[in-house]
Amino acid sequence: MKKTTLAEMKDLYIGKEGTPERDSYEYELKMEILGRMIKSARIERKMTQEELGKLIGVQKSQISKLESSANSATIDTIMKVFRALKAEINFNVKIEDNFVKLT
Amino acid sequence: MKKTTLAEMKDLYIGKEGTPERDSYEYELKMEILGRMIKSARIERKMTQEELGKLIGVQKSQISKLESSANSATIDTIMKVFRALKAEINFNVKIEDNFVKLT
DNA sequence: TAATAAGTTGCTATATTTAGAAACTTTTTC
DNA sequence: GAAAAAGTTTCTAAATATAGCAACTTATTA
Repeated sequence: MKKTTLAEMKDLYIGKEGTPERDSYEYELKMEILGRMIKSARIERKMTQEELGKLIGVQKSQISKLESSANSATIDTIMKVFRALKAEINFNVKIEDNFVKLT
Repeated sequence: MKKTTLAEMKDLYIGKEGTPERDSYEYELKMEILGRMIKSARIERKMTQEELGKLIGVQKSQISKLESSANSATIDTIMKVFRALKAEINFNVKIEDNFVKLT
């Protein structure tokens, strides 16, 4: 039985099909990572910044600024972009060891 | 073998201990839900809006506005709040059936 | 390597968020 | 039910994000 690091485990499972739970690979909420995610999703869609911008109704320079996290975007903007990319963006919150449940 | 709906399954597992994967309960990124999460986390910490505000350096009215999603907050603000609550906030992005990987 | 496409940066203006203060409403506690 | 605490709302000002445009740099490709 071969031992694997957590990093190796992640590499193995990210991108693979499976249960929704297994597919949940999480990133800390940060503008820098969000920007990289936008870029990754756009490239996966084989779009240019200009094409993505056109979908949302902004110029390519706006997309560039979002991807390079020139500033802290609003939730609305982030939602708009991922919707245009037909990508789902989800989040979750943990407090201590437990989840924060909606009430 | 008893049949359960997806909703019942979620009710069963949310908040329970287990693997990181099972613990990942996701919400669509929306200001409305983020506001409710802030409130839930604050209440779990047994804080008032004023106390949370003091931690961040804003007045209670700001916290009220965030919790009621009066407007679309910036990523920076969301991060600040959850950090003050000592809560983790993570996100993930899916495109088609696959994850968007950072490159 | 020249031409074109794609992406970035600086500037400006506008829109929106952040924030405080105070009045107000709702909830809690005595 | 009165008093106190907690939360909401409205108004205002300041900070920041959004956005376009044009010039610039970096890739791509012919």
